[in-house]
Amino acid sequence: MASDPKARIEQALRHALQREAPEHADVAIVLERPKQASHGDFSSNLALQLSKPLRKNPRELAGSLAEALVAASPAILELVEPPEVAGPGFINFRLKAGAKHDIVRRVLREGAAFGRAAKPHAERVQVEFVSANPTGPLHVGHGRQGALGDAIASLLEAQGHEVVREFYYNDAGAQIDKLTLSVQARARGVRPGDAGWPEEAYNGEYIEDIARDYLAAGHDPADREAVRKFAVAYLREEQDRDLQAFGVKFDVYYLESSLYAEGRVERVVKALIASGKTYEKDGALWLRTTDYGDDKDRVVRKSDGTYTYFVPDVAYHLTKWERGFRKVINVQGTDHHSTVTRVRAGLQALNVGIPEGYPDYVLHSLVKVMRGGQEVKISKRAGSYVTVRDLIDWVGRDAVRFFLVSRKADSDFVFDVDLALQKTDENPVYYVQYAHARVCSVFAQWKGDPASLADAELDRLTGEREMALARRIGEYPDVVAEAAAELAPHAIAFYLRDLAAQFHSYYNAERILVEDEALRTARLALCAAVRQTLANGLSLLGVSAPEKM
RNA sequence: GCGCCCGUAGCUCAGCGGAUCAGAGUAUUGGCCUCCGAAGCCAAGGGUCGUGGGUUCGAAUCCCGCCGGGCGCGCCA
Repeated sequence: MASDPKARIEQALRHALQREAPEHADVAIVLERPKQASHGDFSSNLALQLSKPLRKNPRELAGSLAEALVAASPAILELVEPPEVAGPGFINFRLKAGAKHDIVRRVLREGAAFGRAAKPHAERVQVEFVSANPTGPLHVGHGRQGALGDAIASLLEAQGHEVVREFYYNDAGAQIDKLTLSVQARARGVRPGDAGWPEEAYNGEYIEDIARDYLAAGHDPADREAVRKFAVAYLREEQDRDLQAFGVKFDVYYLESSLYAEGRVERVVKALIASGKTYEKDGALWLRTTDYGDDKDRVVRKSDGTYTYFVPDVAYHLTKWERGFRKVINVQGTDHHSTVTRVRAGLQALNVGIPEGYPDYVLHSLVKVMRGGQEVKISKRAGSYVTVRDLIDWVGRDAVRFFLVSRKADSDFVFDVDLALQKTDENPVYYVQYAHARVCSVFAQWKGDPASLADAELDRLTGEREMALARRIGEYPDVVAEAAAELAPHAIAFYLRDLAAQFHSYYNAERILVEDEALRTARLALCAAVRQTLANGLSLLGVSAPEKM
């Protein structure tokens, strides 16, 4: 099996560097994919980086590096044309046509595995996302987390890691008490606004549904514990149904209540006290989180003897470490950003060897929903907010997932419901899916033997568009690797959009099912590679790749 | 007030130290179906990349100030 062209060029550059500037032989060599096709397939700015320390003209340096490269690794010329120096001192590499054809063959050979790295040093990684309180239906913010978290998990799996998707249930604490009181009041016939309606309450319609079902099951409204269990179970089921409709599956549901039941909260408090980083003040117990970068110390135990939320949170993250996850990613809204420093500080104070930056966070800005030119407020407490279920019903699961994941996490996000409702065709997901369906359609008419594609004479592919398509397909594994490293699945969405555009353009310009059999087979092989790459990318995003639309 | 994030075409957003990096979609305008799906293609117009400085051979991209917006600043979770 021929090794990766990129790796071979990098290696050749390294050898050239050892000849030309051995004292800088350890600098990072970065090969870029030029946007401009005329700049070749790979580009290195090595000469520009080294021109200052070496005090040499970057263009001249680039020239001598290019020469040294060919001299040190003559075999590289089987893979690429002689490197060219361009602009201020870039070294450009252009793959030979045969190398691009190899990409098509590789995709057909690897199939669904194309773009997936079989890493020998796989890590155990945990991705925690959604983690909604069981106090109401999932809202669009949870939808964004679901789409993001699931895609990030898939990306990491594609990089060879062993990934666990986890949902943390805050089923203990004040929010649940509030839910219980709300349902109880409703079950007793008290409505929002009536005398006797709790001051702090959930006013959503779903409270009424829960109360009604509770009574219908013959339960006693006075039994607060029974109400609590019923309401939590009810909402957990509803959330599970929504997640299933969204196509997101979790491996682990971790219950906050279990942290108390297993004594983990108590143990964390003791460990914090033992660390010597706590002190008593105003009847409360404080932790010196300022020693770990926090802007103020945090209360551990309130003066009434109960713990702040901070404690179970630290206890929970400690279990992640103890469960063997050395890389942990939490996907949350930016409204949680203050907890980042706090949780990390708490873990540091435990002094059990957890690194400073543990865990990683991907914070996304909240989703703003527009309807009728006005913002719909997203708030559990308001009771009227757009749910994940609403979005799925309106525009379909594929569109919601693709849309929510096609923006970088920290970018503000406006979901225009009216647009999604009226013009579903304009959603970019259809464009990508259509490209896939189009290829399938061509194959449906061809009726040939798919196995014959393996022997296609790919050197018949000489057109500019064909070379560009092959080049783009070849980028896919790098795009996946980078998206995984950056925890940025939106890069996949943009890549797929571009690949689909190139295919549509090709399809309109050239006929696939031509008379010339050899050419036809070669073009079909290229199309099959496009289809496979589209399917692989869509799969990472949790979006289907339909054969017909 | 302090902290974090954001400010790129009418709108929704990519690009976040390098060579056409001023982009995509959408919207607007004009072309393309006797031929593999027109949910498509081709083309045109549209932005001093919030603003003022600084670093650099080079800044949308890095640093500082300012303006505008979001989120967070509880012995709430």
